[in-house]
Amino acid sequence: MPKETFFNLPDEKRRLIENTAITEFAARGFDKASVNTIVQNSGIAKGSFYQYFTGKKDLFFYIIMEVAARRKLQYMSPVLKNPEGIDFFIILKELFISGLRFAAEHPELEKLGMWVVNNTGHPVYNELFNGSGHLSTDIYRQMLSASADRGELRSDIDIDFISFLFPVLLSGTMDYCLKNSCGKKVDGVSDISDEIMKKVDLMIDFLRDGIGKIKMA
Amino acid sequence: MPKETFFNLPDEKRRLIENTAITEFAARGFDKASVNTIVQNSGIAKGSFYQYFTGKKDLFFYIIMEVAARRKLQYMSPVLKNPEGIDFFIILKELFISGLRFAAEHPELEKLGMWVVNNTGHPVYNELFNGSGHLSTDIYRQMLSASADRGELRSDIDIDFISFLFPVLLSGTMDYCLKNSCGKKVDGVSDISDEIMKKVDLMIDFLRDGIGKIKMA
DNA sequence: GGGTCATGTGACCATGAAGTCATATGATGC
DNA sequence: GCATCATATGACTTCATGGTCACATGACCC
Repeated sequence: MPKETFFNLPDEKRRLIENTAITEFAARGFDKASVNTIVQNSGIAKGSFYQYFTGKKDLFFYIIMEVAARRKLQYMSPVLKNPEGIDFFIILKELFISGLRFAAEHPELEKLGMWVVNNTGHPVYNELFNGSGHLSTDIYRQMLSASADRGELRSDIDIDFISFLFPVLLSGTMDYCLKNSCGKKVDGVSDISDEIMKKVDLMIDFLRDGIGKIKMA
Repeated sequence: MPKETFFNLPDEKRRLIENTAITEFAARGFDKASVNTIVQNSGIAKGSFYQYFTGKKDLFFYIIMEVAARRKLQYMSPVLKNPEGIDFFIILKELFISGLRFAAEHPELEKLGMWVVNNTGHPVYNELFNGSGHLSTDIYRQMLSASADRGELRSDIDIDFISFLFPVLLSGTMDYCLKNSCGKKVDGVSDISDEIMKKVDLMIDFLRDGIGKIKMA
């Protein structure tokens, strides 16, 4: 956690530091991110940095846990906050769209998140999610189990295996959409284009016909 | 390319350097891999290293292009070398199994490969595959097109999108299998266990029912 | 004005990186 | 025995890093 001096800073300065840090961490990952660069681009002295944070890791954790999480929460649709009893594929679609919206509006935070999930095994990752293991997989497993209980899924699917595959598939599709720049910004607020909605439906279709009940021909 | 002095080295010494490099690059990636460490663990002097290679990148490229590719080729089943006219899902299964066999027997080379695909955008990646873009996606696109022409697939799938998803799915399943240590070694030669074959079939099923023709109920 | 104390500062330090170079070694030809 | 020349060596340079510290600044109180 940052020291009190950091939170005493005027909002503008604090946010400048946060944003500079996000840019740097997103661009270069934790290891290669340079405190010197952050310090320079924030217009603060090196010494000040260590008045605010105990070190690079301190800042990184703060950015990930506080800033990123806080901003991402705003993108959760209501259906995600109360997912009980709602069709699995609808939840999935919402999950996906909110993810894409977030990625389109905060590409740097998205990149940061990608760094984290791509660096399981990094000492910093283990310290971040101390012992909590694979959090996202657990969520999917629960969702899948509930859905299976409601009879929405084929009876023979391997929940453990499929729940592992889920985040992989989601982030893959996300990549595809971002690389083809399906999300565009209008008036500073990102808009989910028709094109991107088509991709999402496509992917859900792909999934459903894969693990949903067998359909009539 | 390494200099001639390197190829003049006795086989044993040359291989020691190669293996040491593979270990180091696999463990720490390109940037964090240390020439000093490689040099120490190979038992050669720093100066000798620069007699053999023009620099760290030179060695890395050599390892990726020559050593890794050469060793991986041995794992390609015959069906992969002449894939024309063979059922798409059979090819896919072969592709997958050979990948798993390779990963089980050469975990370090596998890790190295993973580093490469996870570091698209790294200067070194772009230099490696200079302008050639996404090679694997292209292969899948061809396979999918051919299969679609043969009528093995649903008519409404988005080939571009699905071919992008393929390597993602494959490597995801690979991860799952490796994390659950489905591949075990017997007498130094790895064996594809029944358990792992079940996972492979599961995944192919998942795919086929997703993008294959609609089945009767 | 003077004292106090949180905050700001950048030269500085230790470390480890990639890469260099003057020198040493040893095999070969004569 | 000696000269030559490819190869081997590790102390060295240069550079960037994360982190420290003695000192400067300035707001506030008496």
